Order: sequence, then C-alpha cells, then structure tokens
Amino acid sequence: MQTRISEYRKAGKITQSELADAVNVTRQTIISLENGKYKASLVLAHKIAQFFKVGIDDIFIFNEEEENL
Amino acid sequence: MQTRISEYRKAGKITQSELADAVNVTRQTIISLENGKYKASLVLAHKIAQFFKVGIDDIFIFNEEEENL
DNA sequence: TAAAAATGTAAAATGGACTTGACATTATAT
DNA sequence: ATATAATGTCAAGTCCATTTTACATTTTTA
Repeated sequence: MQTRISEYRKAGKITQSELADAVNVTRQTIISLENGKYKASLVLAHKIAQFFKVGIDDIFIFNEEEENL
Repeated sequence: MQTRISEYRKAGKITQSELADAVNVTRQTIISLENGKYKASLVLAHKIAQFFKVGIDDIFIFNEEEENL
C-alpha cells in the first residue's frame, strides 16, 4: 500500500527512528510501511496520523480498485 | 476494539450478511468486529467507513490508553 | 406457533503485520 | 576524508486478523 509517511516525516524533519519510537513500533516497521512492503494495522495508522496531526486518509492511500483486503 | 458498526448498520437497516457482502468479507468477520473480538485491518476499516459514508474515526473507537498496537 | 431470517459460537487453518538482530549502503557533518 | 547518523536488506519467529464450515440460539414474520 502506498503512503505519504516519508513526505510528512521529511516535512517535519523527523527521522524514521524518531517516528518509530513516537508510535511505539520498530524502525523496521516504518521502513516497511514507507517502502510499501505491507499495510499498517488500523491502530498504527491512527497513531501515525495523530502524530502528524492529520487524518488517516491524508497519509494512507486507498487504491479503490486493487484492495483485496 | 470498540466500534459503532452495529449502530450504523441498524440505523441503515442493513443485515450483517449484507454488510459482509458489501465490503467483501465473511459474516464471521463482521460479527467478530461488532463483538470486539479483534480489530479490523486498515483497508477493511476504510471500506466499512466508506460504506456508511463516514470517516474511519466515526466508526472505530480508539482508546488512546490501552492501544498496544 | 411454526418457518425463516438474523445473529451467535467454536475450532482449525492461513496469511500477513510486526519484532528482533545482524549487516550493508547512503547521506551528513566535522 | 572519516566518523556518525540515517536508511535499507534479509531472514526467522510470533501473534492475530480473516476464512471456512458446521451448528445453536434469538428474532421476525406469516
């Protein structure tokens, strides 16, 4: 799944490690999300959105078509 | 996790099966979500919210405290 | 009040989200 | 130029979201 995590992160001059700590996951998790390796859980998505003070839909991009789940 | 799925569902006079079909999951999944057995995935949450034409945060209730993930 | 529809429970299987740890590469700063 | 910070890769392991199937209970309706 495609996200705007790295855009928001760079805009706020936040490092992957900092974001990871802030939302309580591993750096690996942030890397994998940014590189589209897998999809965030609902709670993690919510935490990340909250961290950047935006809505979930602002960061996570839903491709209405190919969303198998 | 707590949700307002059944509220929205009843308000719209939609059956669990209908909702399940609409968002392309099993009836079991809807039952389990409504009864707080587990948390929806991000994509499923998005689909359900879209189905009811509301935001994810309107249906899924995040208890800032005890959210382990 | 009986048939049908809606909701629920149980249990086993699968896939994927997230972790951990170790190492490689790229950017930044001194 | 070199140390350090930041980003990335790989692989194995755990846990839980979701499926499937089959059956039980509750609610609705004729």
